Amino acid sequence: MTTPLLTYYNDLRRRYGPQHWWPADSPFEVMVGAILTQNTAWSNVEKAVATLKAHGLLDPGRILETDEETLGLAIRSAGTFRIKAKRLRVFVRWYVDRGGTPRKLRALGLARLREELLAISGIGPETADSILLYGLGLPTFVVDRYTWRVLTRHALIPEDTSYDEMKELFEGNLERKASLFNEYHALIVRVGKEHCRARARCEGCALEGRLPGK
DNA sequence: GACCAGGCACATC
DNA sequence: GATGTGCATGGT
Repeated sequence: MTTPLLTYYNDLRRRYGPQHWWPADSPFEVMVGAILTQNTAWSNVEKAVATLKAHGLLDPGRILETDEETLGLAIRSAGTFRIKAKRLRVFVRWYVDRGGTPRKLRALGLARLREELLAISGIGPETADSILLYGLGLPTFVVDRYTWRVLTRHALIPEDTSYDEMKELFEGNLERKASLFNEYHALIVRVGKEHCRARARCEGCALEGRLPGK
């Protein structure tokens, strides 16, 4: 069965090709990156991750034994570094307590993991879903600023649509498959960066007329 | 020198 | 419940 959202996905996929998300060497690096990228340009996160690696700090045990000030220094380029140093340590505490490996975490199940992540201070819905989808390969859709922007610029949803409503829109109309959710969100970020940036309706955009519901 | 970036928590009304 | 504000670096 072909839904409008799937048609849109196929259009984007043909237009841009595979996005290869999440760019990282390990699931743990994805999770760290998910926290570091909050309200921050990805290029700044890359520098912070490189610094962590250079100091051997991209490791759960090492992060827990490193004080927040030192950790903050290493991730300084990612911005809001004092807050993120704290958030990193709180998250890693949980990560280790839940087994300390992606395999053991996955055994807890998507619903429970998401609930526990959201209960952690510093982890909101987008960060939680990024950790689950891109870090653990679990089928949960990641909604972000770009998702809202693309959908509203093309008048596909009202401006006051919530995170959960957008998430449900995708999950309810697509096959629940991590690989599909992975690529779709990455493509939305891609098209969101290239188009739909202006505050006005995205008229004349190459995707106009090829969107769901139009 | 503004404005934004792969958000979130907290205060205030 | 919804609206506003602090966090902070680095690129455009």
